[in-house]
Amino acid sequence: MSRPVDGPKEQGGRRAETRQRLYRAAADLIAEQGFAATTVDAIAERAGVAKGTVFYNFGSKEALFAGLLDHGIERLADALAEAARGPAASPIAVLDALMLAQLRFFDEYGPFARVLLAEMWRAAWQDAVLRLRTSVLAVYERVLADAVEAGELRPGFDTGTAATAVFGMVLTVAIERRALRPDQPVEDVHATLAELVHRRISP
Amino acid sequence: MSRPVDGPKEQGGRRAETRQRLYRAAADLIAEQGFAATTVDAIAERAGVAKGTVFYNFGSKEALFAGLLDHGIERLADALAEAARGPAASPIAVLDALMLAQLRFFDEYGPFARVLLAEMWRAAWQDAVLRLRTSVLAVYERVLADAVEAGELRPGFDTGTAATAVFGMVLTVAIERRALRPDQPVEDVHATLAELVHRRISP
DNA sequence: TCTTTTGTACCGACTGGTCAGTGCAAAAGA
DNA sequence: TCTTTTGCACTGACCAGTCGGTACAAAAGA
Repeated sequence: MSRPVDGPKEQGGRRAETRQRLYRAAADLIAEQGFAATTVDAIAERAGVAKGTVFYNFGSKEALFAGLLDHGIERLADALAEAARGPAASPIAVLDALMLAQLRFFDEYGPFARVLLAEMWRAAWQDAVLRLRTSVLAVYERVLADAVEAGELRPGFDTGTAATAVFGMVLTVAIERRALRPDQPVEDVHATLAELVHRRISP
Repeated sequence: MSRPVDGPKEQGGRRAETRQRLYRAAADLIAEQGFAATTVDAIAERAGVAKGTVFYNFGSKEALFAGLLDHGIERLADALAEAARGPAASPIAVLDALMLAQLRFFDEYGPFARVLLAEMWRAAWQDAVLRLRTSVLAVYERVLADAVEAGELRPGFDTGTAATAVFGMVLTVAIERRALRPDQPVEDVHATLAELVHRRISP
């Protein structure tokens, strides 16, 4: 009778596992077809779950998707924050580490990368986008500001635009690599990007 | 009776104008809602055209969209090719000019930029993506190869990955600027990107 | 201990609405 | 005349969301 329709809570329970399965199925299908073209029936089937279960757990197709975005963004933010915490010689070295971490994250969760790229600018998911800006792009922006502070970039450098630029660059390349060059090591791609943004010319 | 359903041909005719209107309407709506969520009725209404006219001209919703992608990619390729033709001191200066041209193009055709970003990796539009790679990314790749040739980049530098990286970077930033900072001059954004990719530190 | 109740999670047939595409006769260019 | 566009009714497939019901475990009687 009382349909829960609440946000994610516990980690190991039965519901939590069902939700994980639904997230994965939804990410896979939406990456291929887009949100609107992906049916709830298809998501349920891929997750090995009845259609009703989707609505029992999330209340609506939109809510499922919003949950998926939040979930992915949180994990990405964690991955970047951890990379930023590591030891580094300079802000630019931290920037390097961030790009590698983002590349690895999207390499592992490729479908999510595509979903993010495709839906990022839709007005419907403003909340998620805001979270992306405050929890992911902010990490890039901070390290760029540090670089300005350290004299590695000109004072007055637009760290906000640059943060978006780097994030978008890595996102695009990560997707392209998975789609077109799956055999190329992530480290090679990272080396190219690192060289692009700060000309670390290694022989 | 005999529905034409052919590709774009002439430029100034009556049909051509109808198609232009449909392209613009479709780009606007699909940028906001995505392909699947945008109805043919809505496109026709926004274009100020009867629904039947859409099918008379394009045969199907998918064909209309494919035409839109082709049309936009062709114009983008032209814009970049022209920018690459201009006088330039060095390959890196040409790269600069390309980024500015891309930025300006997407600034003018913002909805198309979003459509491209969102649908670029969908398997359904493989043809268009291929055309993007051979006619747009190739321009970037060529100038990067020239830079390697000129000793401005290390021999063995992965120009293919770098081309995608720069293209994706500019695309992302162009969309972000239109959505979040419409007042910021395109030239400022370009300066930031230029500084990012080749550290032209101007005071 | 055995029975009954309660709450949670899930199931899947069904419904009401939506939408791509059709058919056609008439009007408007050119 | 021949092409293009209009207006509009129609269809058939598809799909989000609903709802009555099942399964099961844990708690509450008795």
